[in-house]
Amino acid sequence: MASSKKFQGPRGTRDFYPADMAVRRYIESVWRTTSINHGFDEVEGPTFEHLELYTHKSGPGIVSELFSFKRAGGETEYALRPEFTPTLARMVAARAAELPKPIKWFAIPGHYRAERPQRGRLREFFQWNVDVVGGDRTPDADKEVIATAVSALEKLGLGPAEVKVRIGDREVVTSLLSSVGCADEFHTEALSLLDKKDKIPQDQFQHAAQTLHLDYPLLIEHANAVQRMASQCLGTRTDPAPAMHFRQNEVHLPMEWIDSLARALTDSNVHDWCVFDFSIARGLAYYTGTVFEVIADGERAVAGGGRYDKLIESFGGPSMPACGFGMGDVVLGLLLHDKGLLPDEVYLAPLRPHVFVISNGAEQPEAELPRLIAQLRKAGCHVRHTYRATRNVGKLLGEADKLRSRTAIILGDELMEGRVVLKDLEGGEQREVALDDLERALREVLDAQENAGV
RNA sequence: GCGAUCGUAGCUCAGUUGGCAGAGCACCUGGUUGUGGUCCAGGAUGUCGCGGGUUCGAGCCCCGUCGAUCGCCCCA
Repeated sequence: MASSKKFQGPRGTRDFYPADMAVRRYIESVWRTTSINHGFDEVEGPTFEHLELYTHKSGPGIVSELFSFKRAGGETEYALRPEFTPTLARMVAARAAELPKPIKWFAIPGHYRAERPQRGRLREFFQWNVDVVGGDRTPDADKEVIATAVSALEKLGLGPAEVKVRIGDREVVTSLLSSVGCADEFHTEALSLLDKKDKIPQDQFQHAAQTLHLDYPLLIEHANAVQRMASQCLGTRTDPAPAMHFRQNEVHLPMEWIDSLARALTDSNVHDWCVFDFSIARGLAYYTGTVFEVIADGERAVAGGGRYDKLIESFGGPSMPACGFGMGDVVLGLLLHDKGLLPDEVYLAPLRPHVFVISNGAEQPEAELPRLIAQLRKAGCHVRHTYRATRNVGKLLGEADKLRSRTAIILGDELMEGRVVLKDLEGGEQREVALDDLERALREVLDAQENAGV
């Protein structure tokens, strides 16, 4: 006797029922078309890698955040990929010489992290990765990936009022740290301290700052001054490009990079979306220059990225500049939902049947029904029909409507004269069409709907 | 890994001191064997997350467990 047991999906995973899958495909299609429009090629790697690939740069501490495993009876340790960048670095390093530069790749892989699920954080999720690797080391690459992210957000219906790209720079912050007496060996720790300043009690922060010889008030004074200068460049075009410098007391900080980045963002017309904020560090140790994140009220970061100029060589490739970002589907989905940007008609549009074919139940229509369905499908149409016993035309039109079919074809008595009824379910108009002319007439109606934007 | 709150129909949720398992939406059928979104009538729907305990009796109380949410840790 077989016992029955109810199974739940594992913690932190999701089931994608048709409506959920439609939303996912909608988001992915925006990511994909945006990437391609911006000149990126799609790549993919394995879902699991050698565990070493992840411990190599991040250290053994990362293992507790991974799903790692050995094959039964095997010794090799593997891990489900928690991020795409190591795979990307490995792929680039393996063919660095032959790939045309700059390498512009995107991927939409699944990722797996053994964390405690929370709002916007799951154990399985999909992340859009966009990277520029190689070529000249200029802020133009940073601008390209930021503009690509913004372009996708815009296509999804978001605007600068809902989301901001917060841009910082590791080099600027480390220079400022040095300028206030924080020694080089404390920089990494200082960056992570700054990153979590708002999350820890003030006295604890001050104590930590003291042990790192970090004069926080002075740092902030300098950072704010730099921020003001940087912000002035946003919205200013490239033409007259004065070499900007930040000078204050003993501090001298060249600002060419920030300056050019700001102007490039302006030339690409995405400056309205951007703000400079030199307090952002991003947790990841491999960032070397520009770092940025896309933020929205009430949700955690929608995307995060930056420049990682040393990473490719650390995976055995040549020294190559690189920058990129990742945008997860979970927080983005929540945000779109919050803002009411996921009405049915948006994500269901690609799933709408072109035509719903109805027979009135008479002998000839019943015989014609499967032939016509096959013919229209062969012609490339999304065709549906009822599985119910009723041949009540009113009920079946109701079914067609529920499926959001664009048109309906009714096979009835007119068939004796070789005609059928073609009905536009958007407007409601219908007419009799000769069977021979049906494909053409159907296309006409569908084209008209497309032109009308429905 | 730690702490708090929660888990009742497909969905959103009611459910009194412990006393017959409920509503709306959605679904199905009919009103109507040829014209859709409305309307009317009817119908089906449950291991009350799961397991154990207390009790004459548990959706309700107790213990455990799984899952979700929020926070901590971490954030690629």
